[in-house]
Amino acid sequence: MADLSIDVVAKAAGVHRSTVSRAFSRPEAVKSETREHILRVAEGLGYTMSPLAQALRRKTSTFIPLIVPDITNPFFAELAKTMTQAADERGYQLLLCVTNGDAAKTDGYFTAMQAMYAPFGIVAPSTKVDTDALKRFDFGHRVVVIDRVEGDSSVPTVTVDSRRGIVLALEHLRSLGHTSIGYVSGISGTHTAQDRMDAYLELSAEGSSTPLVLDSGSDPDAGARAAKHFLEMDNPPTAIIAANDMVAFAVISALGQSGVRVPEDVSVMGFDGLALGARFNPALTTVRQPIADMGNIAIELAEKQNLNGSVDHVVLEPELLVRASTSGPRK
Amino acid sequence: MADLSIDVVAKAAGVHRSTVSRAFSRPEAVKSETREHILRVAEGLGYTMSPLAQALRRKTSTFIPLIVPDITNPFFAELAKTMTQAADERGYQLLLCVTNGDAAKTDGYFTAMQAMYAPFGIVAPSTKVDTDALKRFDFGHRVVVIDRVEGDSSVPTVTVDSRRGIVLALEHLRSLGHTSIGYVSGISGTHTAQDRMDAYLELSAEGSSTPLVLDSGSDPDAGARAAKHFLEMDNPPTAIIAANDMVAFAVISALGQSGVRVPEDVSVMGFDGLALGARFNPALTTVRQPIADMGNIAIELAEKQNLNGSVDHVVLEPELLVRASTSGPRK
DNA sequence: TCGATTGCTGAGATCGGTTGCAATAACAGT
DNA sequence: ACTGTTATTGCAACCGATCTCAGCAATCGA
Repeated sequence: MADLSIDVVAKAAGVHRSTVSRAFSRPEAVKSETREHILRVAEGLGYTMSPLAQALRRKTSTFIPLIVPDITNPFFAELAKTMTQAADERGYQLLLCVTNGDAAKTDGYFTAMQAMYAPFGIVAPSTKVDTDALKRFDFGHRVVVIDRVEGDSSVPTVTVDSRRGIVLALEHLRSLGHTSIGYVSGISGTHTAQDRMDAYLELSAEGSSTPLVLDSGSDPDAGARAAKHFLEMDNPPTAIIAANDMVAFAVISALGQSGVRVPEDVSVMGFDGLALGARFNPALTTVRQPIADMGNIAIELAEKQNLNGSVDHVVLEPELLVRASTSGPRK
Repeated sequence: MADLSIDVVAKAAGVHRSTVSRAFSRPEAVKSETREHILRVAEGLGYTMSPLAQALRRKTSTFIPLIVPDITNPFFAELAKTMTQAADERGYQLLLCVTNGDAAKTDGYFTAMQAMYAPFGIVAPSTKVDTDALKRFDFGHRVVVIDRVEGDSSVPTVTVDSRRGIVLALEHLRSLGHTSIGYVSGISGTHTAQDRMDAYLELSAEGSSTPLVLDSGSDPDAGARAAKHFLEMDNPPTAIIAANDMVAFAVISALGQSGVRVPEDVSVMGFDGLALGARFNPALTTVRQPIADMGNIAIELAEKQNLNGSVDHVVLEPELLVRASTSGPRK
């Protein structure tokens, strides 16, 4: 049971270790009876190849790092979940790396990923991706980013159409009769967040209602501040769009603390479509991002790029998810 | 920039590769000037040692797997977060492995961890830990479990005193004037969950109130079912203890959907102390588990065991966290 | 001054695989 | 029967470190 090396198997099967190696990694290169015999012997011994040794020699591994800023944020958690699945369906092993927003740590993961011969990596940023940081590593082009990347289309990306999402949210609220719709940005820093905000500003103006940003901070307290701001207004909006579900939760919670009811007193929408939203009080109306698809596509893009060098930028469609946190405005 | 091996550095520094190796791994074994020179050269070249090669040769690595059933569950997410921190403070690299409750996958991670020469691993189970499964691997004793392990004290564990937690919850509710207190088990399967339930049953009876289990399922819908059950009762309890925060969320959400207010109509408590609870509506009163401590201690235990073979079982104290979801019973 | 320590560095085997190349076997065509 | 392929397998170098053993110089005690 201890110390199963390829040589042990080779001896047991009466062949050379290179044959054993081939039996596993290049099955067509070894006579089928031999191969089956070897596999049987290996099986009997409970042998598995050392991914370490393999990676070392091949100079490529199946470890693929997923770099996220904060696993505590359900968006990234859900992403991680679906990507783990997607990864090992394709024979990869996902290495979840959390940076806690520490750029230095991101760098560390990059070098680690290089050292581990990762074929590529996936980055879900919390801050605008620094192109130079990516370039600094010679695998710079083997990273897929789940966000836009400013002024550089050489790295593949997969994103959700932020503007479209905001359109959906606005349409929903307007169809409910809302004309005064506020926005709270909450987490900022990514291009995606920026895009949502910009879309809100622009579309809001087009819709002839004046944009009203309740808070544009990027810390966990943004929701509370937005609520405070809301309460102090003479003429508060009848609906609020939050930049993401977590912020929406915080807003609703803070509002509730002051006796403001959702959706009776004010409608609140999120953006993300977290599973958690269905279990919030009230269940959150939101714009759903196809998180599972994002994971799958990210891996596909990476593979494709590895294969033929193509760099794609996939933009996914968001979807409206109406639950209980929105209703017609109070008369 | 490409292909930095130890030999390259050695040549550049004009020494043998074994000296370079020592300069990094056993600094005291090389003359300080030589060492500094080597380090400087390495630095200049941007060289880092290959963790793969190191692990292969040393037969021990710094990869430490944290095996969790579901990263989407904030409890595990928070655990993962603090453990990542704890891990790399000590020079380890945490490998987050999610099983999605698939036992086969757990086995897979075990063999992987063996193959990667992980010095030890941490398991946060979703089901009662199968001692045999642990034993099947010869590193069975180098796993720390974040749950009790039935009938086998040979594997180190770190847990929170479930009974004490339930006592805190019960005391809190009783001091508020509640006499009829229900329980919803929600996620079951772990010994910890079992312990909480048992404690509730026992202590509830002692307190002369009849135990009232609203639901004992283990799926995500337990909360909804419990709420339904609650609504159908002629004489519903005035307070509910949920086995964990997530279930509490679900209960409150489902209750809210039917117009039942928390805490006005019924008080609800959780168990976990998730950060999320503070942003729930209403902010959740709960029994806090010292998640960060659990992470740190788990690693400490593992290291200690690796060192001197000691097997410890640490039981941590939970703490009452009063927020807004509990109040006196409705008259 | 000389043998014995001690300190530092180099050689080379080794960890567990992979892979280009050579060798042998098997098979086909003539 | 003989030569040219083609299918299989063995050989041995190599991936990037670690580590034991040896060699050599400097230091020490007598």
